[in-house]
Amino acid sequence: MQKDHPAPFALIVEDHPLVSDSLVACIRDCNAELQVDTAESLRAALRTLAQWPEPLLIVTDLTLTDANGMEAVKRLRRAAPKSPLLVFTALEDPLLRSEAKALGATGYLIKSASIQTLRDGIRAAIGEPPRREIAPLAGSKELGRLFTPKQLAVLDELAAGRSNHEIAVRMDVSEETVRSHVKEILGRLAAKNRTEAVVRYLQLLNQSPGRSRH
Amino acid sequence: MQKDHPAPFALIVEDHPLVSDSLVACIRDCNAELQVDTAESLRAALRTLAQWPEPLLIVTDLTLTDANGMEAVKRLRRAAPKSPLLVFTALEDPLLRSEAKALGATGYLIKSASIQTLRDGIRAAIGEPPRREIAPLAGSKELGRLFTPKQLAVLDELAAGRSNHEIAVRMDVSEETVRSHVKEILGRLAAKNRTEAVVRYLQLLNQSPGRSRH
DNA sequence: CTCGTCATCCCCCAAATGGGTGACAATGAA
DNA sequence: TTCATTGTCACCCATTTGGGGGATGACGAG
Repeated sequence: MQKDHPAPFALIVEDHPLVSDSLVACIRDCNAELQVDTAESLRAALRTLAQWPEPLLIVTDLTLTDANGMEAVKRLRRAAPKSPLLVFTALEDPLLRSEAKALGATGYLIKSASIQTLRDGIRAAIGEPPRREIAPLAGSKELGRLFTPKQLAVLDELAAGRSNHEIAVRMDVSEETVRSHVKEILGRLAAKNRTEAVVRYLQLLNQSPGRSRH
Repeated sequence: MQKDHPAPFALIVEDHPLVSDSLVACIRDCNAELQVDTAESLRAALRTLAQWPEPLLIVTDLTLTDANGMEAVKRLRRAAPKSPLLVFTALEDPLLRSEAKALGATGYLIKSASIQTLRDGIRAAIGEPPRREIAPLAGSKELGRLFTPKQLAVLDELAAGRSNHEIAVRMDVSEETVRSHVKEILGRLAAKNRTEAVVRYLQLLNQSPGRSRH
């Protein structure tokens, strides 16, 4: 896995291979040019950083075999001060979130969030405009023109049958925000309720393949 | 309530989409014929099992939004006593392992294990089962067995995005009747609201033989 | 700089929805 | 004849949703 040269790369610190694999795929989806390195422990990660100190992105779990909680954030921040650092954890505690932010984390992603949301978070961290996701949408300029990126994210959540509150938690915004996105979506689709909106959305999706949904 | 399930399938109970997706892939690698259903909560899983009580494999996390620890194992065991039940968790505690085994879990897989190990565990759990013939299951034929005629009518109305009141007028019954049909439909589709029900219904409709429900 | 869009959040309030429980008649199978 | 299913309705109650206002800051195109 050790590559020869300091090509643009991302580093994943995560001791669950299954999760790690998915993250690799997720990051590749966001930027195909990024090489992705994985470390199964903080120690391994620090060793990698000693050699190539400036990845374009670091994603770390909070519960590692050799580091618990913010320990990993602190050490990684020190080892790679300039790299965007994403915390990726199952723990939804807002306190942890703010603590991580205070320690210099670029973002705080929740494992139970939708893959769409994760991708948004990753893109935001590496400075890839979220709009970029319209590119893979090549088939459907329609959707890209009809909706803003956030609205598309909300649409995906709606299509999963989630309530406003669930969506709010997953996207890490207030329920009010979700409500206003939904209102706007209903208007743009000329639907009088979310079910109708989802049906229309799915029809649009099927007219133009290229979007995957969980 | 006892209906025969549409096809050999596996059920994943896991609230992290990323992990869930990986497990789906993992199980597919082990047996391509298995359809894989996912549930994001114990509650959703139980509803699925109420409908299709005998999956060929169940894989469950231990930390779910609506069930912690062995709770999920107990309930799933009771709901599907005959299905192999794998616990898939980040917690390596040997005590938990033996407790799970005592409660009837077939295996205990650790998230930090290699993907190869996970596959082995899954393969062991489903053994090499006497390959049952795979019912091709035309989606619409299945629907006829899953729902009563009235329920199918209501489903079509739901898929049009109509409210209970509108449906009541169109079907010339009271709104209360529509409500009870909808309740029954939600139960049978393991959906927690009409939008989710419609999405599943549309999936069943578009289901071509051999396609997956995931 | 100004204007528009976007995303975020707030309020109020009426309607719709979902869950639980229960009832009653018709039908058909055991 | 029993029993299960289906379809029909009812009531209660909590939560969700949708529609109507509005406010703020950020950001980009003119």
